[in-house]
Amino acid sequence: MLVSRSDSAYHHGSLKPALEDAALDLMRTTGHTELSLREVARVAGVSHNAPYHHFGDRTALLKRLSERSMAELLDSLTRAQADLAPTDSPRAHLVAVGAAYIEYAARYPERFRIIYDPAVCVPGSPSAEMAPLIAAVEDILARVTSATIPTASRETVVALTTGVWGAVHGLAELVVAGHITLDETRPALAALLDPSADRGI
Amino acid sequence: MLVSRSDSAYHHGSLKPALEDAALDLMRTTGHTELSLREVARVAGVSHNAPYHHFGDRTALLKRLSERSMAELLDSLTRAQADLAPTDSPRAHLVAVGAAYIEYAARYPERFRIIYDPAVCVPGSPSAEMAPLIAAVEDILARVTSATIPTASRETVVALTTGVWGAVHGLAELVVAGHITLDETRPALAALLDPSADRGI
DNA sequence: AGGCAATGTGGACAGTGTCCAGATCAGGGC
DNA sequence: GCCCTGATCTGGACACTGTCCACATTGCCT
Repeated sequence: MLVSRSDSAYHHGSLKPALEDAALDLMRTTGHTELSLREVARVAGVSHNAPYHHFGDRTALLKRLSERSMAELLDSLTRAQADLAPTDSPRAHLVAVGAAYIEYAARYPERFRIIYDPAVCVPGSPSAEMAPLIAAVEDILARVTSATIPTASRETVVALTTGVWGAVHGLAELVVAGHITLDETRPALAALLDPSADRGI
Repeated sequence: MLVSRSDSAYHHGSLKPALEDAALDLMRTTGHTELSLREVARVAGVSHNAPYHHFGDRTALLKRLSERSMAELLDSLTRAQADLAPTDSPRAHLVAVGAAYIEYAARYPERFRIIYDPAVCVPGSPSAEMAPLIAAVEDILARVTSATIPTASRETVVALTTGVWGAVHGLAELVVAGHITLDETRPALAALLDPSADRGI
């Protein structure tokens, strides 16, 4: 059987996801940096060496958690976009996706932080599972950004897409780090993205 | 004597800064997360317990490194602003300060990362040395931002200041994480901050 | 039914942060 | 000048960690 737990306690049956879940749970209070493989095993009710048969390494577990988190973030963005009607303004789509990005970080700070930890995932050579997720997130941001500037040059679209990613990412990081609150990010994002705002020139 | 090393090897004379320097040096290759107190002591040529007489804790060392790094970042911003003539446009000042923020992160990724590690510095209750540094950075950003929108409302100034901080911070983080290059941040920042850019509306 | 690969166990080792007792030194009060 | 108090440094110890090893148990395929 593939999923169900065996009667004998010796073989867990589905240890790998159980370990991941235990790790995600522990991370909520410890952060991925202090996450201990042995404690994960303890929570999962298994010996301290069992994880090594599913993840060759502590870093391999962290990489997997990072991929799962990135998939969640991507899902949040796509659902935020899907929740809006096509008749809504392109700017509303952009703001909604950006807000979803920030809200995911605020809701799951440790998961958000592990996604972008250079010690876990090196974007220069991302894992086979991570690469398409990164590309998908960039794609969503590029789509909602370019829709707000239909007449702009290609260079401007690329530059603004990077800028939008940086803006929402930075606001998210500042919230996670505790420097600003989630409530402050809404007007900040609006002020940045709305060129019709009063900027004096 | 206050600074010079004693002849007797027993008392170092100025171990505290020596430990900090050794730690900063080690961090360049390991990152602050993997930084080992014992290795710091080894590099400083001292027993594994000597650091405890200058930093009560491993976290205390990291906090100190975080403060030193924040002071460096602040210095980079003020020098970037001072290098420009008062006759330069407010927008040039804003872009210069933002670029300096990102360039510091690109040059010293580990130092930049330790500044904003919530496990090291909790902005809710920052240390007595950290608090004024944070305030000073925010103040610089607020000044260069508000100068670009002299007729804007107070709320808009506050919102855009937060947005600018988020934008430069996010671009810096994306560079440090390896998702974008330093060269991509320039046009991204310009596209975000320049309302006269072609945005189609 | 038998054997093999997957999955689990306990033991061992080096490395780490931290506490403790004792050694060494510097400087101030007699 | 001398001693003594406090600051600084040392080595030893403990619990914990990641990782490797040999061995036990089990499910599955032939």
